[in-house]
Amino acid sequence: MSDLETRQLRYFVAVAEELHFGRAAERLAMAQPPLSRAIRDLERQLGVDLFVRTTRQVALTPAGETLLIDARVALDAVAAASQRARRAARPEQSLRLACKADFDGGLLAPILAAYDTTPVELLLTGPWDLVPALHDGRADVALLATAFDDPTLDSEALLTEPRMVALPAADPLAARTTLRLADLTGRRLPNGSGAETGNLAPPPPGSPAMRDLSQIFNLVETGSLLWFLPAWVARQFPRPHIAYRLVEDLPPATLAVAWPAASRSPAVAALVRAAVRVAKDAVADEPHVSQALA
Amino acid sequence: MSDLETRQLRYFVAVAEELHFGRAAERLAMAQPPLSRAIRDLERQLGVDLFVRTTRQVALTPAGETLLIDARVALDAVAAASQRARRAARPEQSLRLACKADFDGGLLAPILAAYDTTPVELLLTGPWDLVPALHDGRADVALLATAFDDPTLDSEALLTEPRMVALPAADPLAARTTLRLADLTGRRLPNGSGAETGNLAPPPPGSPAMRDLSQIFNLVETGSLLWFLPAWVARQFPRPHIAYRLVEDLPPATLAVAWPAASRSPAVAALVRAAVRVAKDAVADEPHVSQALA
DNA sequence: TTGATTGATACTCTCGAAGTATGAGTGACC
DNA sequence: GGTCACTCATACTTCGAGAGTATCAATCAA
Repeated sequence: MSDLETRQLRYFVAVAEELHFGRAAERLAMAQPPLSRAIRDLERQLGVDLFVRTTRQVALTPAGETLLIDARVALDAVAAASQRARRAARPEQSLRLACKADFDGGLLAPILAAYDTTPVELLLTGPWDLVPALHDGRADVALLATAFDDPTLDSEALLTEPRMVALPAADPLAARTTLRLADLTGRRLPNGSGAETGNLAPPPPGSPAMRDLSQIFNLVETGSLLWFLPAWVARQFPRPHIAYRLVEDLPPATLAVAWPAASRSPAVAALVRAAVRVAKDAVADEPHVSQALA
Repeated sequence: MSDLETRQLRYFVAVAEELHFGRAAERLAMAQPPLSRAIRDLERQLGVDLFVRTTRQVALTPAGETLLIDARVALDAVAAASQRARRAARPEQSLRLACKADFDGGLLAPILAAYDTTPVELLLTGPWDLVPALHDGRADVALLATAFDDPTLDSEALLTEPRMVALPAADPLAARTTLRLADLTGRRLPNGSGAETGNLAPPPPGSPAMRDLSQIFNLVETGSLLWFLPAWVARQFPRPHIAYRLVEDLPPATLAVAWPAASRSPAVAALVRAAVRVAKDAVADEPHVSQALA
């Protein structure tokens, strides 16, 4: 009946994600027995079984599944509370803009130039971390490729452009002006099919960290990788030995600004307006490439 | 740097709401010194002053103000997590519908009749508790008079009708067909001006608990109180010694269904559809009184 | 059958949170 | 202006929840 503590939720999330008490305990930097007890106590307290354990396997019950979702939300809310309180105390109210490096479509600089209301602090992260950063208060606003449906976030589309594939300039396929996914079968493609727009899932744990575009471009140039990217990124990085070709059957990608729907910050609103204005101008300058959404 | 515990947030909210360590401690059923220490430790942990204390007065700093908002959200999220986990374990998935008693506009019964997908559990509360109930997981969906702007809730309007005043039938004003607020000056009005639509604030602590309409009607009949109410409520409770008269300069009231925007429950969606359908039918039956919003 | 793996139990210990007693600063009132 | 009431902070003590260690028990694989 009594309230849950965030500690209990953190423990639960760790176990629910690892599905293994030992590894979860390790991740939490604690011993396994107290973790087992904490979970047992949590289940007693809720009056609900969260895991089905055999001595060899741990699985989530339906109640556990729903708690995992809600617990993440709650932990984010707690983190956001402390983050924002810390920040509110600082007199220089800088706006924190999260963005995946190199994926801003060349809009970042003009947006910042157009927005001089408050100092802007940049948070450059992997694309999968942009939405969490908005949730837990690390960022006030983010620039991202939309592939999300999150009622707690509002967003405004800036650009919608087709997706392209980066090829070695010498590749036979580079002779064509447009390609289809079927033309690429057998090539080494990034993460799965590359059909996903936003790359919102974290990278597979052991995967080589492809930090920035220059690494990727090197791999593409040597022919050891194909890479999908929105047209606005391709436009921004012309490279002599790389050809960008439109992929007809990939859905177009949309670049958007997003912010917590609960945000009442005038600074955020101003930055969003600046971003929309800059995007419109950019589209007006290059009507042959870009297509605006209001 | 380490994570906040909900205990700390509960303590903080208590002090922030009472602005008095002694009373807050009493409310938390604990002694005052540990509470003072806990708040001090919280401030140290955040590296931020939350309160300005003199020995005679306690006030929130700007950081404290923002933390109060975020802490309430976070505590609600934690409560919702535990509520929903508890409920997910129950095999009979009943939908919980929150509603202020007697304010359903006669729609409650037909809605429940039209919606036979899942058993419905009714949660009857004061109007100020409907939105919190949606937030903390006590209810899945609510029927309420809209006067809220909450990005975490979605809603669908059912009825929009003018607001009326309940008078003794013998009152001279009852001779008129419509009134204006100015006609009522000097009378004893409910909570402030009665101009507020939704009554989303909790009642003043010491106020007589006007639990249900029959009590109110008694007071109105004896001429000791005037009462404002939406037309749909007046229509539902014809009483011989009470006259309802339209108040021209009160904004109309809207009855709506609302639910957490994050809800993906098909049961909620089905109930909302049923409610909208029932409301439409009701409006069609009484076109002279009601005015639908799509 | 045996060994490896993995979660649960028993027991102990420690640190942090709560209580009590008291101090100290501030405003009110005579 | 001195005294009192009020209120938050500090000092010290107590106690229990949570963490650690050692070990058991159950399951699966060979």
